[in-house]
Amino acid sequence: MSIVFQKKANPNVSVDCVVFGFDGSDLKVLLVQRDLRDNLVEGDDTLVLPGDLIFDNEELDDAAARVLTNLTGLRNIFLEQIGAFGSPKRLLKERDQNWLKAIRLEPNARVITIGYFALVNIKNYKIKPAGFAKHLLWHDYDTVAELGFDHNVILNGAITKLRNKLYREPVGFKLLGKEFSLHQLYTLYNEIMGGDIDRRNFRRKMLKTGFLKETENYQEGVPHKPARLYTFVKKEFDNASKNNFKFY
Amino acid sequence: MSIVFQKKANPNVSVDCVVFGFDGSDLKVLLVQRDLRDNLVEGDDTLVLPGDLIFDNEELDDAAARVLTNLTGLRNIFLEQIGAFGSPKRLLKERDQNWLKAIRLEPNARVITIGYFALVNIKNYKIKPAGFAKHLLWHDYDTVAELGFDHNVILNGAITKLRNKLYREPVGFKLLGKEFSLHQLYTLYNEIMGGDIDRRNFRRKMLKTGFLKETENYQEGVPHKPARLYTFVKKEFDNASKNNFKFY
DNA sequence: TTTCAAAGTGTAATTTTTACACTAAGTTTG
DNA sequence: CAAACTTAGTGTAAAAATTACACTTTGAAA
Repeated sequence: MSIVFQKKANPNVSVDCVVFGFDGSDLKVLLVQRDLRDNLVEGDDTLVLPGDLIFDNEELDDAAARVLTNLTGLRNIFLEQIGAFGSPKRLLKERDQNWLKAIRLEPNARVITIGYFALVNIKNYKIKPAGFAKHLLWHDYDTVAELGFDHNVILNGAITKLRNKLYREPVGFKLLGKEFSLHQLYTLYNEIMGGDIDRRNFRRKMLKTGFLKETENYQEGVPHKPARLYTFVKKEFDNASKNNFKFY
Repeated sequence: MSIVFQKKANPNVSVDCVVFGFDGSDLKVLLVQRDLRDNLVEGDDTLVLPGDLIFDNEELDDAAARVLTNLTGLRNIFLEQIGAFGSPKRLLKERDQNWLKAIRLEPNARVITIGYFALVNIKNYKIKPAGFAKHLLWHDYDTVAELGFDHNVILNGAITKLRNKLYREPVGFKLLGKEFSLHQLYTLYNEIMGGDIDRRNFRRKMLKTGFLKETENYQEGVPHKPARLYTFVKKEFDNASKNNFKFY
């Protein structure tokens, strides 16, 4: 091993959030135009994930939560780290370089970002927009095109993590309202898992878990037989998870 | 939302590696004394994970690989990111503060570290020690006590990741030699999964996967019936993984 | 040649998964 | 107001996977 002088890096660190929502039939992801996200940047309509540089003395998780609260006004959103994305090449696209200048980082500054993913109920979000939330858009996950920075990479990391998680834990409920029909839950699982799940078997399996408690309420305003609504009972899951339950 | 001036952080970034090994009966993890790891630091025998600050213009994965190559002389080691650990409180212990001074970072410098986990075959490691490898020790995973920095947290992240991964992919083979007995594989799974797996069922399940190819070789030097040795056939796994195979 | 230690082998009961089609209920339309 | 439409809701049988469980084989060592 030869000892070579190499400068140690002293990078900036940001967080970027992949916020998933579900509108009843499609999986959505929250995107923002870069010039609306970073208000020093003008005339750059590239779509990016919501994010920001972290503050001094701020926990990484808190930085992600701050970004989300500023966006949606919601607090206590489900939020989990995906990992660090720190390639020195991640800001080499011309538009990204312009962004670097605009936010007044040194020309060759290195920015390492920590990716997070969040699950929110679109309806809750609609009720309480806040801050620069008006600039946000729910984009169909399936049709997301090229994003700024390396945000497509982060998005891929997020969907993988979401699928793995959904397989093990009932996080899907976080994307739905407090009460939901089994059909909504089924559609959600099918959409996220990219799957082809049998409707009857899904219903039986979910009900057997005991996580679902039926309410006395039914769908309203639908032009057909209304479905019974259920709620998620966390306590039951906490017991069952010891039993190593596996979802689809 | 009020706009408040808050200084953006400009932290240093390091990588730390949780290197797992398996000696045939116990899961091991590679640790090093801090004063031997960071050669500017004197008289600090706190145990830490091997790690280093990243270089300018170096990929995060490459930084982790560099640390491992310097340690073991091995290249192309299986290595996967665990995530970022960036609490502002992670260096507050007195010994950690002394470390900050010793490596000449500013007193309140913030260091964010990216955790990695690696799986190596202990025997390969023994064959080719290199660099400062002589300072390393294989510590029993089960009996690791308090480490420096937040390295216990990183270690917990690593074992969780390893278990999840082992459940889905045949990474266990990376901890064994090229040829291994079913008993070795069994012991490994039992140890990592903290499990209580039925020996006969394990054998049947593993053989049925088709990932294992029997060789004409047998254990040598054991005072009992020698076991047949097997190798791992990656091609078979790549097919089977489409079939959503699940390990223990 | 006996003893010891781990290798190697099979089966039956239970549980889980899968595939698959009709009836019920409420709304809309003619 | 009856027919048509749409989604809700239900059961069963076959196949596959999982679990629990005990004895024989083989080679080395005593």
